[in-house]
Amino acid sequence: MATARSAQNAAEKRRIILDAAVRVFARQGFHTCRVSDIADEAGVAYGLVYHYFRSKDEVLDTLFLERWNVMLDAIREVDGQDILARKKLEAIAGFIIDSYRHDPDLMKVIIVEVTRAANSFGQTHLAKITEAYNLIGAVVEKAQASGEFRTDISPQFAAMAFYGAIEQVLTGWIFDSLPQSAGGFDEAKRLIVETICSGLDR
Amino acid sequence: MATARSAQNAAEKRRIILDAAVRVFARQGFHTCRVSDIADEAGVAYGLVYHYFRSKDEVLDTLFLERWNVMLDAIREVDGQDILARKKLEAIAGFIIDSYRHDPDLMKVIIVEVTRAANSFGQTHLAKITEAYNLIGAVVEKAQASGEFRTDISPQFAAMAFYGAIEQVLTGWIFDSLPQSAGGFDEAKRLIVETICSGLDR
DNA sequence: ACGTCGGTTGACTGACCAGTCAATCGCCAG
DNA sequence: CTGGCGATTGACTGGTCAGTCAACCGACGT
Repeated sequence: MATARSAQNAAEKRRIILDAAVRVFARQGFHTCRVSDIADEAGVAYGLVYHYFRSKDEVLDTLFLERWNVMLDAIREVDGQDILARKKLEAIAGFIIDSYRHDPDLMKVIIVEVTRAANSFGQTHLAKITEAYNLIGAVVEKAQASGEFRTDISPQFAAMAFYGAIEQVLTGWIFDSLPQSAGGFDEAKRLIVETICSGLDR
Repeated sequence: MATARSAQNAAEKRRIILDAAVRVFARQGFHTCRVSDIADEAGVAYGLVYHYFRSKDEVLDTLFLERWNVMLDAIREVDGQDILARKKLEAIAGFIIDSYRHDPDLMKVIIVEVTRAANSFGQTHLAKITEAYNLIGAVVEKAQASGEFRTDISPQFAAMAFYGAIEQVLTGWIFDSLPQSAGGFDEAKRLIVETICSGLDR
């Protein structure tokens, strides 16, 4: 039975620490924050972080893998549908942008500290990251085979351009290089898919 | 007069340290390398680094600003020419890709440690980075006004998509997510401009 | 009452490293 | 020869933290 007073079992405490870590990493950055900052933010003792995680790195690893696997599943699911590649890319861009809309801090951490920090953490997770590029590349490749997309652009390049464009827009929002109000998220989806897909259409 | 023996004046020593820093940052990353690594790589004493630079940060700042200003000038120069926007974007993409071809280590450091590390150094140089986006955005905006590009895509988004696509391809090369042999650099230029510009053309 | 055991605490340690500084070198001018 | 001065050296210091660990808490079963 759960304790009546706190209503928190072990799994929930772990979650509380992870959620606190997202806020701290987003605010201060992984390298510049201290483990004690995470503990303070979560309202737990320093040592408890090490009860649930082997190291500071493992906290970030966990956050990244949790979310990234959800995204990979989403891409696979979209690719399995019997729709135009253009619609698939729309759905994928939509999923990523919605992820940001739903939890900007988490996406900021994943992009800034893992995806775009390929020297430190990206290196560890390079295979997982590349998997996403490959899945998107496969969507493009099939669309070329079916005649929907032009065939003179390498699917891998197209995937990179597509994903890079999305991530750059998110990064622009994250660091206020790109106004976030104008048009909003749905407008952004349209623009990215419009730009990239029109370039790929036959 | 220059010393006959070493043929190195103060400015050259400074350069030697900067070049060594590029190699060390590219190999180990800014955060994980020690200042002594830079000194060793340059073949000078630890303290000399602090004779020429106020701090470890200043070494990276210098490398970034040197190169970034060259790029901003190049973009301005291209934009001043009386050619189609498509040709301008081709020239800009070409310049960035050639920068990588000419000095992959330096571009790796700038992208990985500054441009894509907006939490740490990017924050300091955000204004400089944003300047590049704005210059590209201006190219697109003028092309829309002249009727060359469609007008239903915000110039700022287009600039982000364009720059993001290039940077992602470079990142792919840097970390071997994208094969570097196939087609080569000129092929890459064509593909990026083809993909983005065809999406922007009326 | 009492023992057990997972969860929880936070002071402490050991390692690391940016930046300092006093000493030394070697070129040149007088 | 000598004094000055910028360039160069590298041992040392001070502060920072990740990770450890021994002690403590409190729920629950017996």
